[in-house]
Amino acid sequence: MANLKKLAEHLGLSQATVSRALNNYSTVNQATRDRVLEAARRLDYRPNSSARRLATGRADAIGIVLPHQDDLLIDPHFADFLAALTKKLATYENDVVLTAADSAKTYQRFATNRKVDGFVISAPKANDERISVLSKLNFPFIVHGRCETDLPYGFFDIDNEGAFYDATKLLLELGHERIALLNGAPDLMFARQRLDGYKRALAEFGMQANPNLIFQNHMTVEYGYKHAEALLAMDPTPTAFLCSSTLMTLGAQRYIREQGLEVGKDISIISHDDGLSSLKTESFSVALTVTRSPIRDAGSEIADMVMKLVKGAPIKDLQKVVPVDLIVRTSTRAPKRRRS
Amino acid sequence: MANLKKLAEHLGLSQATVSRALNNYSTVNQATRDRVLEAARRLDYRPNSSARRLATGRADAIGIVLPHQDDLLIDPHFADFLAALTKKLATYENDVVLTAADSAKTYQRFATNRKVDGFVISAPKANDERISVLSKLNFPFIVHGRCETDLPYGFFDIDNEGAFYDATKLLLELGHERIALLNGAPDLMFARQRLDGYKRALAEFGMQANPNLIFQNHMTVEYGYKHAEALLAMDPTPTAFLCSSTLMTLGAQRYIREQGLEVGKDISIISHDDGLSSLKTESFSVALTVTRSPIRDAGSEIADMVMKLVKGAPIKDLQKVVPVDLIVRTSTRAPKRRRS
DNA sequence: CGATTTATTGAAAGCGCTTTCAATGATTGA
DNA sequence: TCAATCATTGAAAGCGCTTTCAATAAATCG
Repeated sequence: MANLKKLAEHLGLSQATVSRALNNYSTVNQATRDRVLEAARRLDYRPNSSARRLATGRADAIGIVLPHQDDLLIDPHFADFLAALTKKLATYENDVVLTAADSAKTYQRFATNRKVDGFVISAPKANDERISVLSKLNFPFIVHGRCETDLPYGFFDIDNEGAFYDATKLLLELGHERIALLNGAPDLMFARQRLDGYKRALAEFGMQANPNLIFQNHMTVEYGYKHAEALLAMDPTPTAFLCSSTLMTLGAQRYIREQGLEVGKDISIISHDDGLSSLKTESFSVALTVTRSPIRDAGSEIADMVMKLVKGAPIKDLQKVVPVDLIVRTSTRAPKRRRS
Repeated sequence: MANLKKLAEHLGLSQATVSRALNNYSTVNQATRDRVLEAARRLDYRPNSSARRLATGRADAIGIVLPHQDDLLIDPHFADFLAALTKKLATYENDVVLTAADSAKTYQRFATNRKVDGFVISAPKANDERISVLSKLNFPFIVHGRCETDLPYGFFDIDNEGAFYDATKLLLELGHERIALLNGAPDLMFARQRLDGYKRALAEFGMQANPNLIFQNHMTVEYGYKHAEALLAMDPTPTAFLCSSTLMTLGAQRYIREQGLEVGKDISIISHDDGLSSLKTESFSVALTVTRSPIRDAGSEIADMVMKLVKGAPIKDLQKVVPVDLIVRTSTRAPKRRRS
């Protein structure tokens, strides 16, 4: 176990010089730096990170807390996001520290503990306690999504409202009048934004959202199936589905087909596509019309943002909303005529 | 920012006593301990974890490395596993440190860095470099799965071989003769084990595996669909599918149905079911016969094991293989007669 | 009641690094 | 040539905690 002291003794130098050489300080002579680097490699020296952290005050790590109560983050969306975040942070030599907790207290503990330099907050709710807690501590964090708060905070979000407005509008223009919304859990901001977009488009067409056509729940294959079942049992049935996730779409599609109906012909579908690596929309049997925004891009982007934040960039420069593409394929078509 | 020193001064005690009181040492007077605890709460004191780590040598964290090159771990299986692991570790006040890397070097760096106290190794390959590297360093780790090595190591695994033996045997006993295997990537041990079980059952029935019926690939919906497509294009077609994941099954099932065939009637399916929270088999339209073992259980179990390991338990006590249930439902039936 | 435990506390030495500040020798300038 | 500057290095003080060892006061015992 080589440490700085041994390395310094071995080289006949002071710890200070060795440390400087290792950390690329300009004030150290090129020849000695080379010597130090060479010796460090030979002795396989690696600085103890706790010691370095204690001395510098940096943890070189970003925290993510899994909410204990619900399983929202234990889904494929989160896996993709987390993987991208982790990979990008690795390029900054930063790690992700993961923990599970019931409450915002854990954020507080981690922050005052200095276990991490900052947080990434996923799946924010409207008035997310985590944001107020961390703001009060003046501790860096980036939100994946946005919330309803007057506190300034950094965020990365996609234009959920716009995406679902566009999608709904497309369906309306095709002549659909009964458009079902299979959305995520209603307390989550992204679901709320999508609902808003949906409503705005309807309103523009002089229509009002029909609560019976709106389901807001965990975005699983299971719920997709169940909701489709409930929707197709209605009379008249909706002519189009707007889904918040390809997982839901998968379930819904299965039920639709089981009923002998055809997606794109009998029922139009637009799905939001997070570009999940385990579920490519390219391979859906019917080419899906989607609002597309790879969640991995968000992970990568947020990694950059949180790094900037902990390095002192102002919050105002760390607020980003990106537009979402609407990709029209063959799962959307004008509704079949039916007399009402 | 309260630290030990301030807290001690505030109390008129030495840092030593305060530290002892906070860490439940028995040698400290009950009255003073109460005083200390009370003051700590009031001042919202939280020990700096870097300092504590430096002093104790423990990191109170377990490492997980995402392989950079492939996306194997970025899938729902891993998400479930990771969530369960994280939650269980949290009960030990341990965190998960996540990073991404190309090679086994990262493990080495983390180990000598003392960033973590141990590792969990996922998706092991036959001769997994990570195991030899960590063994050489004498650094604690638990493998989720097993490998082919003579080095002693702790592991938690399910009986993949037995599960697929049982599943294959069931199909054979029903009279199936052309059984396709939709397996995971062939370099992964679990896929190999499942292939072995499949072959053993066939051998027992005097049959040999037909390589044309075996697909080994990432376990995605996409590949399930593609493989089913390839299989149903054969003549004669297989009468049963054995799938390594419900994701693949989902894809395969979709193709089957698109062809106007019926699962359970025209084609039997047995799927391995990891109990993914985003894809419950209970909600499959056809009740799936499955070999079932929730991957979350593995995560939880491994958390316990790795904690024991870092606390000094011998490796021999940390080697566990659990049996897998075969749950027979309606997706398996005797094959339709067809003259060959 | 003096000697010996026992209970409780404090002083201080690390843990292994970074970083300030001072010191040295070499170099430059007038 | 002497003072001033520069480049390079080292000594040492932390960072905030744990833990050993010694010290004290109280309690126990014969």
